[in-house]
Amino acid sequence: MLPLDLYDTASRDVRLDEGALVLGGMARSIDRALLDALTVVERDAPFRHLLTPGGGLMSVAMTNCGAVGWVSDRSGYRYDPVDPESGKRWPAMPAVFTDLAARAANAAGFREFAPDVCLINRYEPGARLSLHQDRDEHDLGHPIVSVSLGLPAIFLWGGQQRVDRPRRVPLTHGDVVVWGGPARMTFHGVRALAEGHHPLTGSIRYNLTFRRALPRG
DNA sequence: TAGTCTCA
DNA sequence: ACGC
Repeated sequence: MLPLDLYDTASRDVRLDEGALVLGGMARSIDRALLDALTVVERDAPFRHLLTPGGGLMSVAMTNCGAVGWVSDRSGYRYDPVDPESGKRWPAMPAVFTDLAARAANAAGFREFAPDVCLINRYEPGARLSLHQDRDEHDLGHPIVSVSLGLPAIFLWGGQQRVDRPRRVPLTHGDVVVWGGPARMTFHGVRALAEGHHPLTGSIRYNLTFRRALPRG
């Protein structure tokens, strides 16, 4: 793995807000390793469409790896150490995932980020995620690291209140977004994925979302 | 309010 | 807006 200081932030990084940064193309050099690891996770914990508390079916298909996994059903959102679909623990987080998340957080100024969950979202054309906050984690002091792979998407970067008009941020293969501190509770989402083809993923966009959900110890 | 549906 |  590359030393922290070898990552060249001069490329096309964008600061969205204080505590929120797009690291342009940071994951690109290890894209195949990430996708290979994803294939291994997917074998034990297949993608599935979750139900929201409101009763709607999410258009994005999800799976997890790590000590816990983010799940949603009619009773609400939660982090569960067990995959409800299989009754078994989620697959372990691949080292290439953990390393990238820590490097990205570091590059954005958040030291010693040790994620215990990676929520993996699979977008097919038309799939979207409406504006929401990540608020199910025990300690909101830890940042969020979000990695884009495959087809491009429009990321919606809102404000601290739902009514704040979101900015449209184009994200492409290999981009990494990190937010924390004052930006930790920012409303965000993803616009409906456009049709397209990517050499490594075909008609799919994957998003890896790293979080620390559980208290330390 | 991690959903859909309607109306200007 | 709606209603879960």
